[in-house]
Amino acid sequence: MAITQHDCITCKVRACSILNECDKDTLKAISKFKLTKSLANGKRLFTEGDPVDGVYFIKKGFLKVELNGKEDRPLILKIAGKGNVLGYRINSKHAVHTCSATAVTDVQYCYVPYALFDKISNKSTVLKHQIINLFIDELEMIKKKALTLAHKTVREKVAEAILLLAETFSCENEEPGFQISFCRQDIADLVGTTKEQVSKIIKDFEKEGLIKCTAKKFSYLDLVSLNKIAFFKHPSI
Amino acid sequence: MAITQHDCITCKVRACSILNECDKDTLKAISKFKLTKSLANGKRLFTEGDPVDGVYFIKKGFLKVELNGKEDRPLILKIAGKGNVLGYRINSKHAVHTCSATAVTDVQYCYVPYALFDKISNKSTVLKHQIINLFIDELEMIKKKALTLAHKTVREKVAEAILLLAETFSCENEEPGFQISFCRQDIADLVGTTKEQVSKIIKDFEKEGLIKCTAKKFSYLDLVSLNKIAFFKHPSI
DNA sequence: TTCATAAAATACGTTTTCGTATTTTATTTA
DNA sequence: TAAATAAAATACGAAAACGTATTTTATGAA
Repeated sequence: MAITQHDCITCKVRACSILNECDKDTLKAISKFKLTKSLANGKRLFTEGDPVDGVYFIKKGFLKVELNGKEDRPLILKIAGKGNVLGYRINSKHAVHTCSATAVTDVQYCYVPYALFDKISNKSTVLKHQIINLFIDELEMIKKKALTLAHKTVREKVAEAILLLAETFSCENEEPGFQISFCRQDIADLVGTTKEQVSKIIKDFEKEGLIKCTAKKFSYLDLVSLNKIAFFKHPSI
Repeated sequence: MAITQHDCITCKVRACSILNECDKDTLKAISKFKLTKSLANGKRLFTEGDPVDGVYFIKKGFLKVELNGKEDRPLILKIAGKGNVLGYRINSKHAVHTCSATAVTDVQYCYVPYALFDKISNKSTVLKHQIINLFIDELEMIKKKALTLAHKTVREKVAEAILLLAETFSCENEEPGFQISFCRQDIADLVGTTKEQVSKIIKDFEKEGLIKCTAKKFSYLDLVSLNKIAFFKHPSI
């Protein structure tokens, strides 16, 4: 599946990734060893339980990163897109993936086998720190997620999810409005509810004039009101 | 509040802490700078938002580690006890506590100011790795927690909580049965529900013969059945 | 464009969870 | 030990969330 090789130094996506801070030697080393690959919509990049074999730098498209546990129902932890890194690990305690990543659009990414990436990051203090910071960010993110899951109503969680989707999918083009590559079930898996609830609440929001949408196309969001619903228990006024 | 100084090398609690793997020089350095302190039941060790000022090694007693967010309702993430470490940090991105720790019994602990601990851990690769591993463990723990909060029923979550409480509080003495230092509200904050629900479900379990308890004293647990309820959707047989 | 298929919307009865109010039981203090 | 206070148990109506069934709309293949 290898496509043409590109150079990290001139990579348009580098600026929004952890490689932004790295020196040229590190970038050269990564350029040398990385493989440019693609993944079709719906395909798995890796699955919970798989050995961590390498680092993935997402260049284009989106993936849902989800937790499965034993059950059939997934919980989507985050949406990875341009500039995000997946499959990073700090040490051998991370030998195995603890979540799965599935493409929700066609995806382009660069891949560095872990044995090589490890050597490179061991030589670059900056890169090592960036990876540790990814962990810290992930920990904070999931703490907030846990709090949301524990205490918010489904309505509040759906409002929060819509705001996340807007943030994620509206940066692609400059037009007002955006198109999500998430179905209702995906949104449900993001907030821990059912697709019927998501449908119902999205329609409620429409009736209240807070959003305008048909299925996956959103043409208007009342960001202020949605934020109030998602993040403040007692809406002032 | 400083009590008599003790030595890490002879410390009875060391074996169940991250200091178990450390060399003598590291232990000597910590012994030299640590302060032995105590904290009364109900008091805060630190609060979400406080600057991280030092590392806490719990020697005796228990604390609830909780997340608050903006709201009044806390979410208890874990119970810290003998051998656990709190307030560790990897780098300056961790300048601020992201949870609070409150004693649920009288607590004894050792304290090392962060400036000193940082110097010591920078000299000890082993200690540094142990701290990173604490992070990895914390991340895994909270991922499981998120999944639980998202998908399990209150009944399943209370069963899980009782198993956690048993594990936490029954190691103290060898007798059958155990006494929890958690009130119904604490259990509710552990699973994201209300104290009334916890009371009701605990009574249900009693009626079903799965547990025997009065308020905080548990004299019998049917571990097999509770595990089935907590961890398996479709009870086999 | 039309048909087939999948996704979304919708309605509605059932179940779960919540929250208030009250009683009972523990625990603490005088 | 008794009284005062806090915690737990209990009951129950209200609200939220779920899940099934059906209709409508969107999407993709022929």
